[in-house]
Amino acid sequence: MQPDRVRAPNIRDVARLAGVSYQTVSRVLNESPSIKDSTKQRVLAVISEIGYRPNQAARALVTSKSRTIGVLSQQTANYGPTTSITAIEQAAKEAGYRLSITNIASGDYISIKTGVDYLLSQSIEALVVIAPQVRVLEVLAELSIAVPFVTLQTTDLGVHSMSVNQVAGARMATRHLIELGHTEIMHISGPQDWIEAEARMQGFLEETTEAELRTRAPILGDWSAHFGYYAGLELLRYRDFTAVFAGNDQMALGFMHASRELGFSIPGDISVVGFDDIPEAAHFFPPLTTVRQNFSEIGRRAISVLLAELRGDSPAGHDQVLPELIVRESTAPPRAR
Amino acid sequence: MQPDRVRAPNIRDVARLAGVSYQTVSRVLNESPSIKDSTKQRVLAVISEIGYRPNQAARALVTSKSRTIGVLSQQTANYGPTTSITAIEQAAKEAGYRLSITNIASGDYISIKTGVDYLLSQSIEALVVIAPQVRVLEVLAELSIAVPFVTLQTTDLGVHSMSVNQVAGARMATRHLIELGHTEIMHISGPQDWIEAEARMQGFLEETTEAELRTRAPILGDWSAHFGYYAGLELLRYRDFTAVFAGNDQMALGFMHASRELGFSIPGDISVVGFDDIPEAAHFFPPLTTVRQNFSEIGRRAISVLLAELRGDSPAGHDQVLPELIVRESTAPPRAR
DNA sequence: GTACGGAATGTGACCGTACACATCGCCGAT
DNA sequence: ATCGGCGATGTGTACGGTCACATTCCGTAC
Repeated sequence: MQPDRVRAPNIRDVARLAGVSYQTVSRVLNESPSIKDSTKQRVLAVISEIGYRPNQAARALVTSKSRTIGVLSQQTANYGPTTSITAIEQAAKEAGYRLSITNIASGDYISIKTGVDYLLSQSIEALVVIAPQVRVLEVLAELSIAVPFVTLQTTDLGVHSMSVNQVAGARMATRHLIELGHTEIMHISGPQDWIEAEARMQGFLEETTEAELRTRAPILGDWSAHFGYYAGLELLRYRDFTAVFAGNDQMALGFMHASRELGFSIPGDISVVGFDDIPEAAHFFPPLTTVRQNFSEIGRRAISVLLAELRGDSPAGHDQVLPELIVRESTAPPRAR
Repeated sequence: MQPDRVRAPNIRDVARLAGVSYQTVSRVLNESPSIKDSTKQRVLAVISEIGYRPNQAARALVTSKSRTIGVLSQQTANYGPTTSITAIEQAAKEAGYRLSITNIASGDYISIKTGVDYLLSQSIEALVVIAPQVRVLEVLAELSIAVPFVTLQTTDLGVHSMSVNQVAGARMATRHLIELGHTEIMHISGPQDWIEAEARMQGFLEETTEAELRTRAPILGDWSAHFGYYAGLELLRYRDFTAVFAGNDQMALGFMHASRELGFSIPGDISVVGFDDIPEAAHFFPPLTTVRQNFSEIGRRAISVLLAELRGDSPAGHDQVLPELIVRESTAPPRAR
């Protein structure tokens, strides 16, 4: 009954078969310079022959390095976070790190704390927080985490953060509408406790204030196309505005849907600007003017900051990527009345 | 210079502070029944006081259980895989497992093998393959993996697989068009080496053949809205069809964009059906008739199969979820000529 | 008063690797 | 001929847990 549960080959098995000591095998694995080439080849031959794989757990135990970067995210299913995560994974893998991703459903204290605890218990070496929610940052500050971490999609904080300058993006979008001649601009915002939503709203307000336009209270949505649709149906009953700046492309899409249904043309009656530039936005009806964010770039930079810190260099705090206004056909000057 | 690199507390530190042996602490951690309640409370108090976390690497080493499920995926940024992964993560976490996700960029042999090797070297206990590509399955079969695994979005194979019945979905979509009276139906397929694309194409061909319609060669796209758009521009130069069945919602969107640009109305001139029912599809112009797949359900079932297998039960092979046809406004009977 | 048994707790070994520190063999300089 | 020095390789130990087994404690039955 011995050969029942076959143990995976370990480093000593390799050593025995190659006729060397286990330490020599270890040196081959870690690419130590002082190994005779013939020995190295022999060891490598045995390794591939018996299909030996170093046990990561044992390695992690002795080095106390897990070579894992934790990712705490929320709303992972969205285009932005997903794109960033993909880039992060790529960059991490290239540097020999793997990712441990945990996705929190809601932004309440317990969820966040549980998520962070969970990641920390996997002895992650660094942490990336795709923290759209304000509260996540508070919890993070409170937990006083021992590993280097970087937050994405954050405007500022006393730690490393990496983001698209949302305020600037929102200002671009708003200014574009103002320059077209719009004076009554509605803003459909994301949920109030989302940092991005707040920043975009701030950019909108700054720009409208600077242009001395009447300040209108933005309405608070949930990022979904459905919300945009229902908000549109509601708002268009009064239609005391000629342009809409939506907090993201999905809400813009929903809004445009509602407009069509009520017989308003875009951009004839109402101009619409979105945010994100999801790949579909160019094919909406009409193609959507929006603000492009380079989510991949954000992800890559986050990892490069973390890697630098793990190596010992500790570069500057906040880094921002500038978004870009993409003008398409959903915006035009207001119709002369 | 000792207190420089502070070691994380270990199980013996806890034991010392609680005045018990390390084994007692271990029992508390593993919820062994034979622990006096007062002792247990004392140990737990120390644990939370000094912020002790069990070292997963050490635990994994001795139990040779990593409590990790590997996920091999491709094109992670898409709506479908992402949704499934989110559900998988949730289900796995509830069962005390974590995920190790690796994303392969392309479907060539090397990429796949590297990806699998990478996961296997992390001593995963099970593997979920979100394997849209045909070749992935071949590689998988060849590697003769030692851990239980399940493939998603696969039509069949001699192993566990879990999928939406793509063929049935494609037939539903096609039948819907036929029942409306269309006889000239174009299919814009996904890339040929994608299992899903193949299955949808097969469903399309089966249904058209059964209805004794003229067989038209589908055109092969890349799933993107951009492709749908350019394909539309090209196809509409001839316009020898009255309906289009697109392999996914994005391509349908792009196609509709091209139609509008060329002055064709949908569904007046051409009916369009998509596949997936992404959340935005209901707000396209016009709202898109499509086939809804329950990606979350697929993910959950995959995990439940794997967990059953890890427990020792080994249930049946292939499990399928039926998709659902969602009729919206992009389809109508062909215009009488 | 002693023997017995189960509940509660302690002890030793081991998992697979990396690191620090020997050890070995060989060549060239003295 | 001896020795230093260096390249190549081997030996002991630690990492932080779990498991099998041993031990202690205490109440109860005879």
